[in-house]
Amino acid sequence: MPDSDEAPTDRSRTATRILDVAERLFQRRGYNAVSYADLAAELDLTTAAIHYHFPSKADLGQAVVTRYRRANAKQRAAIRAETSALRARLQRYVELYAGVLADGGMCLCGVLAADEATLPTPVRREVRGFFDDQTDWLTSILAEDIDGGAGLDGCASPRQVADLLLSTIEGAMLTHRSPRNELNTFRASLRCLIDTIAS
Amino acid sequence: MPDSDEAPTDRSRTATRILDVAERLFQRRGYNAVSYADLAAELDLTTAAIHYHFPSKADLGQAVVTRYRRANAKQRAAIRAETSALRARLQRYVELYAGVLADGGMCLCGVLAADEATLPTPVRREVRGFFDDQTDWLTSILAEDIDGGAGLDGCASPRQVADLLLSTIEGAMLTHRSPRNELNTFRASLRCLIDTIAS
DNA sequence: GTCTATAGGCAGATAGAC
DNA sequence: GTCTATCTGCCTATAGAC
Repeated sequence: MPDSDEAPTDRSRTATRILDVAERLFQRRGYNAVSYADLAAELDLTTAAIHYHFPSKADLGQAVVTRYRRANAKQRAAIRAETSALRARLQRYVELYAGVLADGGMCLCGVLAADEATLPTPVRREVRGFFDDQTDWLTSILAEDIDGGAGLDGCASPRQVADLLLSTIEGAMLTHRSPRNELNTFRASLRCLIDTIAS
Repeated sequence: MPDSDEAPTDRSRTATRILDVAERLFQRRGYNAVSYADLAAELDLTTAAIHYHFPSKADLGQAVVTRYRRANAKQRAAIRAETSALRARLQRYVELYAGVLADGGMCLCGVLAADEATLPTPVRREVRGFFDDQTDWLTSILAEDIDGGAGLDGCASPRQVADLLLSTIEGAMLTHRSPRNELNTFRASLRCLIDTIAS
């Protein structure tokens, strides 16, 4: 399944700018604490202009997450293409998230998952889809490896190790955000786990 | 430091009921998606009555988290008193969170951490304090054990293992909530980790 | 302690001019 | 495509009667 041209989504310059700012704010404040007025202020537009591009907040939310999911898929494909050792792949994968954290953000789908109960249905579906993407990909990466997850006694399957990895990454981002710079603690936790999985 | 009577906080019957409902709703919707009107409806009160007990939402939020933190401290103390093996302690600790998840909720401080940027300062401080409580306690539990964390090659210190555990628990709750019942996946991820830490 | 009533602000959203 | 103007509804919070 080619990930590229399934849905063209050729966006206008303004629509793209809106998505950029919305993504950034969602990552920092969650879904409910971001308003059209916030976006308008940062973009030097009026709220009506944003409503023209994204009629409802649900439309905007869905567009942001869908684009995020697609960009993430490309990054994962690049990792798979450019590395072959499990350890190297996992390290580069973790750096995807470390980059977001270094920027003062949190995984978009991680924050949105916390707001799950209040999310419009299409947005919630995309968030769930993102998590499924991650566990599927990690599972196949682990299964490709000859002695995948050999270091974790209690885990029977690659999928269980994948679940564990994703949970730890999301949780480490959640608990290690900004005030003091805890980026190093985030990296240390994940290094610890990866060293055990791929030693 | 006795955890009991530092601050009396003898609450009226109504104040306690308000805290109960607020805690429950915060755990399901996050801080910003819970309103005085929501609470009033569930409690069969008016919003004015809630404002009498907790003048501002920041007051309410802080009271909820402070109480949560205190209850959690008691539970941890009980675990320490009633078990001695590292493995048994960690298992009971994880079950604290599994109980919340089984109830359809998420760790109160986990959800609130996602809203961190929009939290009133006193609430944010309590949330951070909760996480510090957990890593401090886990660190001491691990350090007490003779060969603590021996199964994790990459982790030099008990504190690093503690960070890893807390991250995994919070992340596993975040990514394994309700729609399908993923309580078993939550438990599997943590069992996997504990088996490696305390084998 | 709880109520009614209400203030003042901000939310998401729409109509219609340009 | 972007604007001004506006609607409706909900938010936190307060005043004052009971």
